Amino acid sequence: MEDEVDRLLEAWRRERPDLDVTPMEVLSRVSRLARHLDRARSQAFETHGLESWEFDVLAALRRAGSPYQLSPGKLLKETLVTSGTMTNRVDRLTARGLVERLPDPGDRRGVLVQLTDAGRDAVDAAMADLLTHERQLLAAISGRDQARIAHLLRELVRPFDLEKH
Amino acid sequence: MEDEVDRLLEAWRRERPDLDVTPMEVLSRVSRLARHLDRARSQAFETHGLESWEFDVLAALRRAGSPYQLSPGKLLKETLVTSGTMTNRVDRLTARGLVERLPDPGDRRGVLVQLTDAGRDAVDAAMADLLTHERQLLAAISGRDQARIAHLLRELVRPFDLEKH
DNA sequence: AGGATTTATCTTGACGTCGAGATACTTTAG
DNA sequence: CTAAAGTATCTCGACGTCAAGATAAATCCT
Repeated sequence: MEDEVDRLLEAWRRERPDLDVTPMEVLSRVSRLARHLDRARSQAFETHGLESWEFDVLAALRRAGSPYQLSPGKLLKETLVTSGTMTNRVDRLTARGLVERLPDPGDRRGVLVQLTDAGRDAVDAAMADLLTHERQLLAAISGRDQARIAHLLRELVRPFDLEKH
Repeated sequence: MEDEVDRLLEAWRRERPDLDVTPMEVLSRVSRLARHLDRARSQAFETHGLESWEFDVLAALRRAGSPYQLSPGKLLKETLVTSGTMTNRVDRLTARGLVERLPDPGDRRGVLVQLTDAGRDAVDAAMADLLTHERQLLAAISGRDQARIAHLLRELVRPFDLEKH
């Protein structure tokens, strides 16, 4: 059965028969699937009144474990955004009562961002919902194939993980 | 060998042992790989003085085949952006001399965006370079595995392709 | 200890995108 | 033939991000 990428590549092969476009069989599908996943994620979070970027921050704090505190610096490493963006995000999450800023007791330059009870409840509910939706998306392929694809994707991602010391 | 996603999931399993996070073994890696690919793409295009969004528009026109014309409406369906964004993109590409706007002979509401010779040269060179880089990224897995992963990704993307009429 | 460097966070301005609305033209229905 | 509905594109204001720079505090080195 055909998909959009098959049509895309058919057009390229017609227009540029000199090029070997097979790499796009994999990588265009990765990009497109990721775009669709973003939309699906946004929808799943809408139910819980969360934006994707809000979930990203709250989830990083939730994963850190009790007492759910991280510095803005750690948060921006986890979420791959810049410092200006993180300041802005923490501002807005604070305004919504989902996190609070505490002075870092050990470093007066520093700040700790901590999940509030409301923040923890929100991220826990959203996470459960997200996984339910993701499970449905993956139902298109068998559990064995899911394990295979996970393994191959790990190989493809590894070089990038290594880059950042 | 471990990757960032393994560490991520380990944290979630510690904090939320009640949740089955295996869907993220696949889908988190898809999202992360897509993010890395975006960066790699930007770098590949930098050599040719193109931004990613510029390539997206030029490539859609190039794929359409001679005379390399598409309406803004078709372009925004191809590139998945909104109409305001496409107007802005075409404005800037016109200013750079990579495309030009022509009146649609068959519909006086309409406009046709056409690749200039410079635009065609730019997109052809960038495309060749992009594929070279992508081939290197995929060298981490065998050709047989590339075909396998392409097939599985097609299965995962299909439901989304069907959505839009 | 004292000065230089590094680290942590915040501030600011530019940029690209979105989405709602405006405008102009075309198609359909009566 | 005209009015209403539909379609194609552009305009504009709000938003989130980035990147460079500013500020403040900690650490390193002699």
